[in-house]
Amino acid sequence: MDERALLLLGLLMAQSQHGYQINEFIERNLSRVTDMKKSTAYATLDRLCEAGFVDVHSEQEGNRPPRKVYAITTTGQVRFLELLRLNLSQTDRMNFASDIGMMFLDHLPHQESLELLRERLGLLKAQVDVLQMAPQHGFGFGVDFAVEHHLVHLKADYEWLSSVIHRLDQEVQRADIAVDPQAQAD
Amino acid sequence: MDERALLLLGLLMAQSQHGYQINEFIERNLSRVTDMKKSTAYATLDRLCEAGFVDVHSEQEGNRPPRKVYAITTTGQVRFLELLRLNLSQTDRMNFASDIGMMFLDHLPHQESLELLRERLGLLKAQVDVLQMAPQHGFGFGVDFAVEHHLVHLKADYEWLSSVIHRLDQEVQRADIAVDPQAQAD
DNA sequence: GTGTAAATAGTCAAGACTGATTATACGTGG
DNA sequence: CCACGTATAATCAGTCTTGACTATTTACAC
Repeated sequence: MDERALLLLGLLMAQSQHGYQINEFIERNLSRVTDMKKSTAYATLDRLCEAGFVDVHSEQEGNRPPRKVYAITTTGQVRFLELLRLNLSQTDRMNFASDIGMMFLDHLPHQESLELLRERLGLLKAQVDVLQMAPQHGFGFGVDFAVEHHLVHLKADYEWLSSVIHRLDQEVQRADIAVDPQAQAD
Repeated sequence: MDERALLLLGLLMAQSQHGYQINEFIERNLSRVTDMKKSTAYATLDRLCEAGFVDVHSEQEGNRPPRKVYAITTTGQVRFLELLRLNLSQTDRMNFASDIGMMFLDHLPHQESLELLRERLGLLKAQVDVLQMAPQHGFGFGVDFAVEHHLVHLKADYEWLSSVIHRLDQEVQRADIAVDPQAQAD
């Protein structure tokens, strides 16, 4: 994917780094921004090398195993700006796995669907809370935008799911009343 | 991915179908819910067969090329419910490609960033409009939830991006004033 | 001095996904 | 009757992604 390359080139714009360093940074600081795994990073760096956007050279420090140090090339810097412009001007494709499940809601008893969705709502709430607590670290001001962005979507999702649950709940109650009109009298 | 399997099993729950039929349905009616491509569907169906969740048999109609008809098995139905429960109780992982770009905003002149983001805002608006016009077709009531879900996120994204642009704009103006204090006097 | 946990630095086979391509049948305008 | 577009029905090579695995070094308690 292009955004993988953009991310790696961007990190190398700041300074040349070895693989472990890059992956550490991603794991520690960018887990909210990307889900790229270590092996993917290495593979993508390899591709960027082949394409001439990045240079590699081995370095050895003391007795440590030798490390590959990656540095962005001039062509790489041009490519970086190209990818950045593309990224900024394009919208995200938004596909939610959960929509697939929603399509088949009717295959479960409404009561059970409701329980499952409430479980999901709880998870969502937990995620919102974690993000809201998270300090604005501000490695560069753009990361904070990313966190804010994430939070906006989490909250929107939370609100929407709440409303879905509410509507389903009402439907269940209407159905109960239809089946057992005595319940209405209570 | 699990949601690919869930989708295919779900479609087969309604009726046995041949590959083309399935892919047609997905392309025509579910483009907002999934981005799964034809080849992926065929590959996933193969895997489901190997796992015993789906049966295949060839059928020939007239002179047409023979088609493979896929039918869900009893084990498949169990699996479907399993995947459905999982899907409903889990939250979506939300990673936005555009967050990568946001991180590197500072690598472009603010004016240019703003232009690019405004372009994106326009695309987003167009998507919102299309979805809002879209008729509630109601192949099963869950698809409408999915469309609603999508719309909620698009709108949230639109609002957020507007606010980002607004804040960046103010920053640019402050910077201009700092550079050229005469502008303030106007 | 030694067991062991964590940090360092990656590789690789296997699986998932897609764009491009193949091949036949059908309808229909000229 | 025949050329050509569209519908039908997939396959496959190539790319992307990742989980599992390998190996060494350092730190620190015991």
